[in-house]
Amino acid sequence: MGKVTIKDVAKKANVSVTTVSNVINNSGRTSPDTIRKVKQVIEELQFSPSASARNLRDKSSHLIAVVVPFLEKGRLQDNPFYWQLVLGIEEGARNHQFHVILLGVDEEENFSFVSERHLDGLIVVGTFEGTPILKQIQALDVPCVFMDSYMSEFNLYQVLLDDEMGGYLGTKHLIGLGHQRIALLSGKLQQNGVNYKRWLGYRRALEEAGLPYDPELVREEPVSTAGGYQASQYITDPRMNITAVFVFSDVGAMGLIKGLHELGVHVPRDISIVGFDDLFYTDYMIPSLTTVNQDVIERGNIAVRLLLDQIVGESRDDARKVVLPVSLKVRKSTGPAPNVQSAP
Amino acid sequence: MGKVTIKDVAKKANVSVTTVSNVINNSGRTSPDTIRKVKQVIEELQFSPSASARNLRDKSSHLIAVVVPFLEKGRLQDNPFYWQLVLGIEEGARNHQFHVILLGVDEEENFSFVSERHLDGLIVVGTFEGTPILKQIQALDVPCVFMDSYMSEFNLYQVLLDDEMGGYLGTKHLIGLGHQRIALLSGKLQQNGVNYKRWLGYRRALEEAGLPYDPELVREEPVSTAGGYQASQYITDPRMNITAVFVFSDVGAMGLIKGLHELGVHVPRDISIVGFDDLFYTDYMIPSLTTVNQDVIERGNIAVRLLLDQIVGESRDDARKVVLPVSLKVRKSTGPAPNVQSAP
DNA sequence: CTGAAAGCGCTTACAG
DNA sequence: CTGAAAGCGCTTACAG
Repeated sequence: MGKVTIKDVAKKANVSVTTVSNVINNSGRTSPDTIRKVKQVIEELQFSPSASARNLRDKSSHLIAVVVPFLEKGRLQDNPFYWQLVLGIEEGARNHQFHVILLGVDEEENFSFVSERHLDGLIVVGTFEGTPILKQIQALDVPCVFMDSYMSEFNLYQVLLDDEMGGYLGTKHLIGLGHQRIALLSGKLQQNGVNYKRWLGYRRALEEAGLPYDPELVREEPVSTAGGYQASQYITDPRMNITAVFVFSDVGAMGLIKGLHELGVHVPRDISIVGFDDLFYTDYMIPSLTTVNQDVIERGNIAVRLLLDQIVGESRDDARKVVLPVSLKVRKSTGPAPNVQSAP
Repeated sequence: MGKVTIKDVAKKANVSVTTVSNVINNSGRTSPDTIRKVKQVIEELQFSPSASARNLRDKSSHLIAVVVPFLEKGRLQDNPFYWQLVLGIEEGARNHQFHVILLGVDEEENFSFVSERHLDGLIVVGTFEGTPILKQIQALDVPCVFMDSYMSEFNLYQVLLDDEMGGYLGTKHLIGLGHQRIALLSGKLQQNGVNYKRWLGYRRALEEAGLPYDPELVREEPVSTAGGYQASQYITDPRMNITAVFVFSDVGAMGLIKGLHELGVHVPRDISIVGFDDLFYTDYMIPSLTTVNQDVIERGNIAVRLLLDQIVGESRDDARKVVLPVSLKVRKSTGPAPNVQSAP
């Protein structure tokens, strides 16, 4: 029975393919009667136009790709954060009649698929400045939006979080509870990177409270579940006098709490913990996790909008970066600093 | 500078487009010299053939879609399980030069995009028997593989888990610890569905141990994080005498443990919990979760292979269903039944 | 308001 | 071993 084409429709409706095409795209001038007839035949024949043929003509595919670089093994597998991000992107794209290709790439990837498939745009998730992948992407000259990435170049399109504020809020919360020795599990502090911004917020909160900044309290090891777990050793070093830890990811915070638990350290009685992301399960951790909330799905939606702005050509140069607000979700993993508690 | 086409290559290499095409697809007979020359020009011009043009000719897109039905709100957002599944699929597809479109669909979706884009195949994740979506997909007549779905029709391609064994292993483990009143948070027990199979395993283990089957112990409410949490009420009903719970998802188990914790019930001292999936974070829960392990990434890989078998036409009818093994990961959420413990 | 025709970039018989 | 030509299914000037 083979695919039905525009020709079949034209024949059955007794019109030209031009007219059928016009009806489909409601372009040109067509009489209401003809439109009705053609539409009916389209319905009868269950005709739907071939995307390949259109792409070939239009040099556009209505296809965007979510590019997920596999930089560190396991980094992406581990974090459910990305699933939500991708769902948000898919949702946004669908609302605009775009489809999204999901693509894992490694260092040696060549991006020929972009021109081969006439991709209309790319959303790049979780990459770093200065990686070969980034250079390749930039050479591509295709609309692009970066998410959860570490880009300082100011002319790139990005959907960001108010990371500085996140760092500030979490730290301020802890200070308000009387904590003075607040450790940071920050991940790599790359200039202008996400973690760097959060770190700035941390410093601002300290300064505002008149507390000294001690670089010894900051750990730049990458924060995965396992990383957080291992950090428990360092955190409980008695010479450090740490009473609170701000971990820049919820998965890291979960690992840390587990590690502390095994060392017999009670959260929050002995040590308070703040996370970052507000993953779906943080409310179900024991204790439930105080963390910095972000709307991940919304982020995905906005990334698509930003990409489509470029594709459709309405590049509003004033809004290359969209910064989303954060808020602090206070739960049970934070409490008064031990010395304060025993004061009265 | 516009896209470079096969014509440009032909001209620069002083050959016909036919020859260039032959070199690209190494079809036909071409002299080694010509091949070398053409390849060099391709390199120089950075030529990569247009997928749209190819698709138009070949009626094939080298594109498959992962279809994710939004049946219950939140069901998919919640479970990081799907992220791993999709990563496995992507990885498998990439290894075979296919790209994958990620697509959320709701009840009213029409699947015209399949023919429009000449999709080569579909992987359908997490759907149920008898849904309108399923009917539509089956009417499509496109290669298809179902995952994490509830299909009894025996002629469908599916990647399954040895669910019966999973149910058996978890239950047997609990029985071995002296538990006799073992509750099930099973989700819907649809005939031949995933949960049904697990339930069969549960029954087999009971029978083998000479324990009675009590339908009152089985709860069919859907098991999400919140669902597990709420179930804590029922589980602790003193009339039930429950000392262990088998939850058919890790997210549900997490919710339940949280709920029990808030009721002052200690896991595993008072109640033992077994989960299902072995999500990445189960080792970091407090207590760490005893659960049924499955290799999700591998499942994705196999789904792609099964799909490609159909697409390439090597349908080996003997293997429409691939059943993957499960194993039990014993951790700290299970322990001796209270009465046994106090026996000696 | 409607239609004939060119062209998008490929591949594949077919001829030589 | 190589090339001219048809055709995949659309859309868009262009002419009427």
